[in-house]
Amino acid sequence: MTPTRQTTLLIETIPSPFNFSATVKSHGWYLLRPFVWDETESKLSRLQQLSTGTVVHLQISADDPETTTKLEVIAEGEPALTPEDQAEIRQITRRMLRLDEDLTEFYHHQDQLEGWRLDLQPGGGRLLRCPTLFEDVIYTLCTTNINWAGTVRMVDRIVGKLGTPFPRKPELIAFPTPQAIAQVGPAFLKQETGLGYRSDYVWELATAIVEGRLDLQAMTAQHRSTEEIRRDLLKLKGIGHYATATILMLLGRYEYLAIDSEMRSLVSEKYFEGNRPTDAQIRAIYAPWERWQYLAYWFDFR
DNA sequence: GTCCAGGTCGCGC
DNA sequence: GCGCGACATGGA
Repeated sequence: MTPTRQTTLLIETIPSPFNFSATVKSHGWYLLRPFVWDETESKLSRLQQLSTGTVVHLQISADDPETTTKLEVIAEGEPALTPEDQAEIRQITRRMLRLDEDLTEFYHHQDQLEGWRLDLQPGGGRLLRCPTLFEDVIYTLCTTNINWAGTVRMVDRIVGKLGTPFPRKPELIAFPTPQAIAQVGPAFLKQETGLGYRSDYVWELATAIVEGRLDLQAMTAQHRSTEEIRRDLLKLKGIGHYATATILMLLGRYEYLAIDSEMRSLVSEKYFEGNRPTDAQIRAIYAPWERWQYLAYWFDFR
């Protein structure tokens, strides 16, 4: 058996200011498997299968969890990591923490709006993402028509039943590939993961990717307009208006609100004296934020 | 047992 | 476009 090899990568090109801890805990994703957050050590870890199939355990930490100027990624895997593996790990880390997203216009927008106080720490506003959009979309599907405990349970089982284990520590499991999900079929998903009627949607998504009918990267490419991407997302089974807006947020496009029961409840209490607002009334509240509406809502209640 | 959860689909209008 | 019932699952 080959020994595991450990590689340490330093990431020094990061936004300023940057808040590692606030970014990780910005929304619920860090509580979903295979993410693990160590609060006392301020360390984010995750088993990850790279595009070559190599499985690595990643541990990300900061020089300072709140006033972060430097990140360290300890990557453990076998066989030893190639330069390409290391480049992919850097890319994954940058995607998860949105290190290449420019929020200066959002911060400026806040300064120019009267009467708004968002709960935004210096370096805040970056919402954690998965290493790949595929995982983000599956997570999102697992938040529809279910409470948070149900989301945690479904993701836990998807990973536990279908993910790729770490050879030396099989209790660590990476998020499954589209192939792994497509292979087992919707009946297995329904029986073993508790996805319920979502099983068909998750299986269809994975199968379309495996068969080359769906290319999430191409579909959401930078040069495409938000409107084009939105129309394509809405065509996916199981992805409606809420999920589309959530996925657009994950892509760094904040002009649509993900209106769900949680938002209705929060907005109702804060702006409508407990009365249920219409969707149009909710949109009107955040309309002044233009292309930053999702972030404005999110940090209106944190 | 009933209701509902950080919704969406397919139908009929 | 809008309103409506159905849809799996598990917890309150």
